[in-house]
Amino acid sequence: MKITIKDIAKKLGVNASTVSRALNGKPGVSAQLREKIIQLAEKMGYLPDLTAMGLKKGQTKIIGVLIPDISNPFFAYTVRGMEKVLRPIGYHLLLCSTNEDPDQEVENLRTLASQKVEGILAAPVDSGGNRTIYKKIAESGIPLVFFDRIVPNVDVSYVITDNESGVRELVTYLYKSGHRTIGIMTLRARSFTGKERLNGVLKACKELGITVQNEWIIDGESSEEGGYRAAKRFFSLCRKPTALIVSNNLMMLGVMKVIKETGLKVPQDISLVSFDDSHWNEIFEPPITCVAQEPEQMGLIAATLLINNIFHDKKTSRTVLKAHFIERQSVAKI
Amino acid sequence: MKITIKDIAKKLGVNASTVSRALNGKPGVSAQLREKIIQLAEKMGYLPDLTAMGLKKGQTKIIGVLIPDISNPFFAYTVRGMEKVLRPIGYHLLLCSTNEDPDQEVENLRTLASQKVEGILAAPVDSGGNRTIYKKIAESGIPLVFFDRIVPNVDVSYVITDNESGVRELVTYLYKSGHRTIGIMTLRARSFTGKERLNGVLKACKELGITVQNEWIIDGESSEEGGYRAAKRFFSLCRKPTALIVSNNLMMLGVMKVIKETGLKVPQDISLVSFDDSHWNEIFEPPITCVAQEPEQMGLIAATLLINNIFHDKKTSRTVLKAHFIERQSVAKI
DNA sequence: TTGAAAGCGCTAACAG
DNA sequence: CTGTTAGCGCTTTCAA
Repeated sequence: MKITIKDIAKKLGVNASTVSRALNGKPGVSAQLREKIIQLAEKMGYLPDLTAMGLKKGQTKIIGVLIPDISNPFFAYTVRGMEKVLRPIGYHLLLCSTNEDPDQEVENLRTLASQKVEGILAAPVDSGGNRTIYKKIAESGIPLVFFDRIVPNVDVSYVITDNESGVRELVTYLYKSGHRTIGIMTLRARSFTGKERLNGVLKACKELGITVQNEWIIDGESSEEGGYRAAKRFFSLCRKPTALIVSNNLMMLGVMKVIKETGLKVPQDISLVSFDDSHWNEIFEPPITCVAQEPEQMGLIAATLLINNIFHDKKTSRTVLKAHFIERQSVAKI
Repeated sequence: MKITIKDIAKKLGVNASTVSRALNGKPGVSAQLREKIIQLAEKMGYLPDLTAMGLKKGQTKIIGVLIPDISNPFFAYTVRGMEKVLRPIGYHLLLCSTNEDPDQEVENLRTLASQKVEGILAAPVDSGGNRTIYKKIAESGIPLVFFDRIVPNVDVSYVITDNESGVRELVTYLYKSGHRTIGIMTLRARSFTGKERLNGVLKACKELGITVQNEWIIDGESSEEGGYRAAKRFFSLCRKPTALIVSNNLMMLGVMKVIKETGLKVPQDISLVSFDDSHWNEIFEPPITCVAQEPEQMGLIAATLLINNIFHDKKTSRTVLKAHFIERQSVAKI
């Protein structure tokens, strides 16, 4: 049994519009009547119907957030950053996870648009085929901001990490530690961040004269399981590099498991560094040297960008965050 | 500029209701006209307005999910389980995180109800004061299912883990390993799971004649930071038990950090077990013995329960999952 | 200060 | 097979 504005109007012998005004703090209701209305609404357990309000006013106070993987702590912290700016100004977050699946991405995006969200924060699935849907969203006038990843040629605001300079720090550090052969575990081949990180490593290695054999470039499929499988293959190679760069936190977890299983010693048997920090980087023995992103900061900025888009100009703005280097003990000095 | 059903009706010189029928696959439209309508809708980039549909039909195909902490992997996996049953039947998830804050909980619940979600899956904030709001929700006719935690005296379906038998396994294992003094790091004092786990430990210890001094019961505040602080205090105690039970995964992380910092050896200096498994339990040296819950399973069941509530009877059903014991190497045989 | 009426976009019952 | 009409719950003119 839902209570509507009419029910409470009838009970008080007034008109629905009066109730509406009273409840919304609009002028034009006597103080005492307003008080009575508010009291009764409270007592009857009235809850406004946002679908009706959304329909009438065309706004819902809801921001859609599209994340690829809810179980990756990175995105959890991003969301936390978003909440920090959005919640205080009365917005709610509608989280959708795509599980890196383009179909789910499209479906979620459609739902969000259909839901009349007032804006969308998206970390697009790294597959390439989603340009059209994002273009459509952008054209339909729904403010859109990308975070962590972008879709090339879609002209919206975004905030990402400087992947190339991040991996460059990693490579340089390995170089200075005496490493001249490096392997890299990559994200899924089509992934935006994956390409950036791989190319960054390759470029830096070339400049420094570091050898990266083809068989040392292994696909960890962005996931723990993929990282596990790739690490298995990698460690059974007969000619191995002295160091391995792992392109994200989840895959590092897979690598760690293989290392524990096989009894390998880090950094004696292999030096390890990763893109992304994580709890397990700190906990592992030895703790893992890495470049860390700042997910909460990223979420904060993304939300701010979106708010700007909603309230002010529609100019697109691009923010590139620096990853910062954290030295721990997973790299051998040669 | 949004496209409505009318726009496309006008363009084709037909009536809006015809367009509606065509788009929804309802009978009563000639095949060719339907085809034409669908084509045009596609071409014009028509997106149905769910707020309008929701208003008209009174249903939104949205399930609200309330989780206390999005950065806890436990809940991430729960959500994954929910998605597995809900997505295939056309439901979308509206995730809200309460951050263990009762105010945010109330606010989120109101929004969900106002949004006309068709059901709510909630892991209530462990504070006690939320009974009224949940009662209101339940009475308002919105199907509601609790998972992981419950609110006492609110009569709705739920799925939780058998905390008491879980900790009993832990205590028994410690006992068999020769431990006669045990400490416990508890969740926040008011928390449902926290109480259950603490009481379970105390009860089992009493039965077995294990000593638990008051100063060995330390509050880890459910979080990593809290666990860190509590562990600091604990390890500086002059009389310590031989084993410590940590009541959840996040606090264990804090404990691990203290152990790394202080150079303590597990299990030589202290034996460690935890409620909840986690990635870091496996990665730590030595790997941590624990009882593991099955979050994905829990999410699956919760969603199924909710679906039953929505479509069939309104009978409440209670499911209690067993935690399963995982032996690793963090406990010394004395 | 309050009421009456129109309408947001859509669907469903009823006509034709 | 297609059109007309009414109405979901709310806000917002316009009148009174």
